[in-house]
Amino acid sequence: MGRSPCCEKVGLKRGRWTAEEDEILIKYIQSNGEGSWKSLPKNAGLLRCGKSCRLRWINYLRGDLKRGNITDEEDEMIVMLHKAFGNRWSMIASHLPGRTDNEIKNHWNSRLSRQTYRFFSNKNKTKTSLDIATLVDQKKRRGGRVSRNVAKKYNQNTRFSKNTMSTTKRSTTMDKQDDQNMSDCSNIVIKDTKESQVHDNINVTCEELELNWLEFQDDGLLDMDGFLQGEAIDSNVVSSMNDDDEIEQWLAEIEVENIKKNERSVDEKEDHERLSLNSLEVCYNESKWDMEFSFTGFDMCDEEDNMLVSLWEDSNYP
DNA sequence: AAGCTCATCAACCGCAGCCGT
DNA sequence: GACGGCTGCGGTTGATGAGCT
Repeated sequence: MGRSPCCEKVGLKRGRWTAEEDEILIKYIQSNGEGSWKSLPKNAGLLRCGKSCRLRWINYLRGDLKRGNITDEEDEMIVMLHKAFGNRWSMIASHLPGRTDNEIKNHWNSRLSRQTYRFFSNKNKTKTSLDIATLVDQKKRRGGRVSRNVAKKYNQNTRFSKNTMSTTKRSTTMDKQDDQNMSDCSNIVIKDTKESQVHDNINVTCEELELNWLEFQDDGLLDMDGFLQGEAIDSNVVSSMNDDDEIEQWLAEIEVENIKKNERSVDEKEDHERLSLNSLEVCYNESKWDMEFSFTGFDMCDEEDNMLVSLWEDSNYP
């Protein structure tokens, strides 16, 4: 027995609301107040389902809504609140008077999240500087941009595989077409790890990691803001991260630090506990980029809103 | 000018939580 | 505690228009 529909859909109108419908809804709510959404359409004489009425009212017709573009201040607020709350859009919206969760969600998906899609290129180790300021306002830019659909498509290729941890290796069986697709894409993608699994394997070895394919989870995203708010990134400097030997050494150090920081051995952990990389710090000291991971806590697999930032080589961008 | 791609926004869908019975 | 209805939330889809080739 399937779930019963929220409303009787037969005969109900769908799609865009007309001005007449808006007027009817406004008048009804002004007279009778919000609530009782299920019975509202019938009482008001609207051929809409209750949920549709509620959404229309909350997202569009409510009198206290702020119109117009989201300001820079609101942008900053959203970014900060997203750090704190993740994708809890209603929570974020509650801190932004006149803005709805839907509006903020759309804004985030279409603009703010994209700031981290495009990042830096390093495969060719060419001396190209990337002005981060240009990442902020790309509204007019068309070419070379990664749409959500494209990003989603590529993300499907980058799910966690079982028996790896968050610094899992990229599938070596990925076919060349996928490789090509990915290299045509931006070199950073944010992906939701909700369906992903993070596993117990603390003993990640450098052999298990395909170099230049690194994934950072959750807090990594926060620290990316440091990049975004900073000055231009010289990809020639960043390219030092792609030195295989250096990265191997770097990862080996991570592993050692990881073991040090976690007093208990893997064997002592309960089944439900998971090890996860959840912090990435990036510092720039005069002439060198330093990156530091930390593993804090366990049970990360229970987190619903983990975000993962993936870097890969991009020979075409910028 | 036509066709294509993509960004944006509005709306829909399914699920989970709350609450009353 | 079980059940069902209602509501709210977050993810996703679809329509539309603008920009690009």
